[in-house]
Amino acid sequence: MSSAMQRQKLAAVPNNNGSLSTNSAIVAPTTDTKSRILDAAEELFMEHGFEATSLRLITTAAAVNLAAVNYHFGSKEELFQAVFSRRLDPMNQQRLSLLDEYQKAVEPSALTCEKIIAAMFIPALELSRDTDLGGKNFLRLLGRAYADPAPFIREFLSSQYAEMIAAFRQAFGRALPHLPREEVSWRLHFLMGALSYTLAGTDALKMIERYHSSEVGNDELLLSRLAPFLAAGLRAPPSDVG
Amino acid sequence: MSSAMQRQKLAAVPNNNGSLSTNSAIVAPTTDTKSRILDAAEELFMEHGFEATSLRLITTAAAVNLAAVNYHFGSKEELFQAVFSRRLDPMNQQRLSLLDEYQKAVEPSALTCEKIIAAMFIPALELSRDTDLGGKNFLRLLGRAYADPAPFIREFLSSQYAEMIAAFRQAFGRALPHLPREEVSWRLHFLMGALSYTLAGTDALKMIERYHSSEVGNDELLLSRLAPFLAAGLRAPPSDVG
DNA sequence: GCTTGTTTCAAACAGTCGTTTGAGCGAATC
DNA sequence: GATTCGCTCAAACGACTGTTTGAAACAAGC
Repeated sequence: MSSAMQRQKLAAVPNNNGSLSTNSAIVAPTTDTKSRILDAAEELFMEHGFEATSLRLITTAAAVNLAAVNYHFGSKEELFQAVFSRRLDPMNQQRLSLLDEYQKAVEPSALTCEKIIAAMFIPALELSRDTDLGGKNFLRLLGRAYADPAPFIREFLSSQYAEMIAAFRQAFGRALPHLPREEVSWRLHFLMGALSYTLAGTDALKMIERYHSSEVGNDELLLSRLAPFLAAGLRAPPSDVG
Repeated sequence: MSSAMQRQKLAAVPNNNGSLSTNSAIVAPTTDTKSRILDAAEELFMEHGFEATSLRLITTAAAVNLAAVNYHFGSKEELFQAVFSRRLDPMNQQRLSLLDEYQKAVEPSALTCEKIIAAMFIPALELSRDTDLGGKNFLRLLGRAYADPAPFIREFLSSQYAEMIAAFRQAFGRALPHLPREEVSWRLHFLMGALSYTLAGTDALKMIERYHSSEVGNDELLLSRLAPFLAAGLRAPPSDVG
């Protein structure tokens, strides 16, 4: 279904790839070129990493022309960022509004750690569940990007995360008033580590699939494992090194 | 000591770069060609990742000929594995013997979580401290390798880690007898996540350097932050999902 | 019907990549 | 002294990289 198909159909019918028969009507359009590139890139970046994934691999999988990437996105790096923005932006915004919603429900008291953790996790888990496809791909890709050395990736991610991290740091600070601010930062850091490692690794998925069928949603299961662990760690007495 | 040293110098004296004056005597030998490649590769793989680091970059930094890599190591992949084996092998063995030593000191009772965690961390921290150079490089490289998609990396690492992980899983199982075995596995997984993320990230180093001068060894400081967090998480009541 | 603007396409660009080759050096063995 | 062996070196191999180009196909505006 490679480039043959593309052209073939523009003759007869549908098609979005720039061509369309005079009958502009009903045809179910396969997704447009830009989305097809994003989908293919998401999966392949996840599978092979940024450097090891060539544009030719992506464009072949997406059944579009090689030049389409540079035409629509400008460069390979910008394509990579577009892959992230598409999902990361909404997810982090959802996290913020969920945190806000929880907070308003218990005002004026502070949230529990478990509730804050849930506000971080649930949007990520929803992304991995309900999206038709690409959700789980994306979370693994995200987890791996945390550890990627490429400067443009690190800068992009930290700018995308800055606002969300700040809000959650503040929330944890309120939930743990006895803890020095600096200690809160450290523990948030450890929390992010356990989270991203869990989302990125194949190991976690293997464990899930080994021990359980799909009776309980794997996502809720994962959260129910991780949340007590992290909440207990967050609530630990402060270290004596001050 | 791998095959490098072996041969190295049954010859007269130093020099490694193939040439040596007839005076075989005193010359201060710059390190082996093989070691120079390993050192340069360790630093550059850490900095740019596996795919993005070319052999030409490595051999230039090491001041050796391009073909030397394929001559001494066979391929780029084998070089990468050699970089890991050089430090990971001893470190994991040290972890095992430290765990054993601690265990013998408290026999027949079980170790505390803190003690087991210390047995995992101290060898890593020592590696990052006392090695003349490359220690910190290596830990960051290691943390990143955990999240690398390349199959040969994942297989290599999991084979290198299998024995150590099994031993520590058993130790944690003894320390937490009330916890289902499966829950122990999960929590060990989360622990590895927080650890590797902390070691890999530039973020952790930045936090250390921002808040503290070097009065307390940064490594002990890091451990004193991480250990209470993880120990509390490990000891948390089991989740109800069973 | 002609032009305008957008998108697709095949082909080529200028490099870089990991690896191989064969000549050549110095020291050890016979 | 000739041969062998370990090692280094410059040069080349073919394959693959991200990006650019100019022509062509198409829809829409006039």
